[in-house]
Amino acid sequence: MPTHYQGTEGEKRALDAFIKLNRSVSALNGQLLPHLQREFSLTESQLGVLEALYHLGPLQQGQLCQKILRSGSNVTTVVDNLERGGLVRRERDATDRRIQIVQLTEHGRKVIAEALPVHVARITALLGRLSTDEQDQLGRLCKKLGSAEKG
Amino acid sequence: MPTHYQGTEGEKRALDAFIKLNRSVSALNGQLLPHLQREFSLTESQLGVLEALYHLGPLQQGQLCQKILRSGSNVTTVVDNLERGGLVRRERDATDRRIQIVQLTEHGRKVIAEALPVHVARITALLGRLSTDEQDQLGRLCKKLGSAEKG
DNA sequence: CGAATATATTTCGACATCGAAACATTCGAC
DNA sequence: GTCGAATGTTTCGATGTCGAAATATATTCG
Repeated sequence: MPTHYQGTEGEKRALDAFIKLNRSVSALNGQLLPHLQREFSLTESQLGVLEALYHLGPLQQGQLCQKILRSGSNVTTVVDNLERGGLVRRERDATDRRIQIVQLTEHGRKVIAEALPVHVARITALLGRLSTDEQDQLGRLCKKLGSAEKG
Repeated sequence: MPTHYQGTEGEKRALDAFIKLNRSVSALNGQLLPHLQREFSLTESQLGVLEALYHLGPLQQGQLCQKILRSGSNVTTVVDNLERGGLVRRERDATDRRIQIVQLTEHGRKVIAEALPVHVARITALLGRLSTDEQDQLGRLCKKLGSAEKG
């Protein structure tokens, strides 16, 4: 997978790492998400929302935005779809009626409780291509890289 | 950014690396793609297509699928949009009329020739948070991780 | 040749995603 | 208390993304 880009050494090195980083994520998701869809009819975003609610309890939509790192309009859409499927419920905050509080339904709780261990086991299996040291190393590098100070 | 997941040590380690990997890609793209959109009116996929055509010359849509790692129906959509914007042109292969050959227009060539160096410079700047050794290390780990043998 | 099969692309329906604009509600200043 | 700014959410329009089904063309084999 050559880079094709004629640039400085520094650019070639950075671009090479960047491409491999992106491809690794694509490859992992390509092996995870179809399972999630077929077995639990869940998308990645839906899993993210359910997981946040499962571990943190009812949340405002704005809080969900921060948790899953998506825009407000996107959270509206994802929660719409989850609500239609009966996995979550929306409720207006009594004291501040601008706020929508989202919480799991019983069905939603059952689904995420069942899906999560399976999903995590699959992730663990895929990450098993790296040694434990390498996994730690990768986490460290990604964390350093992702700490956005604005560019 | 705690993991919240109660699992084995191996699961916690894998999940932690996985989450940081995903977030780093989100963070980088979050700093790259808005620029690309504002300055050149290009999406990530459009850039991928234009770059492939720029470096490899005219390609069949099926070949584009492999280059940008997306489904056939997606490539149809992305090429539709590029064609509508006058950046690429489609042409039926003369000997096998099932095949669509996609190539840059003069305008498309100008746009990608201008956008690519700017984009690469930005990537290089962002990757500069890591030393050159760390960039190589990251590339190596991601490559190993992404080498999908089917899961 | 002609039918079955294979290959390349498009269409369709669903979901994700963003930013901008609209809307609803609350808060702050006067 | 009311009006304007701030905050939380939704709507809208555009693009991306997938898989399944449809379509178009080519190939193979009897």
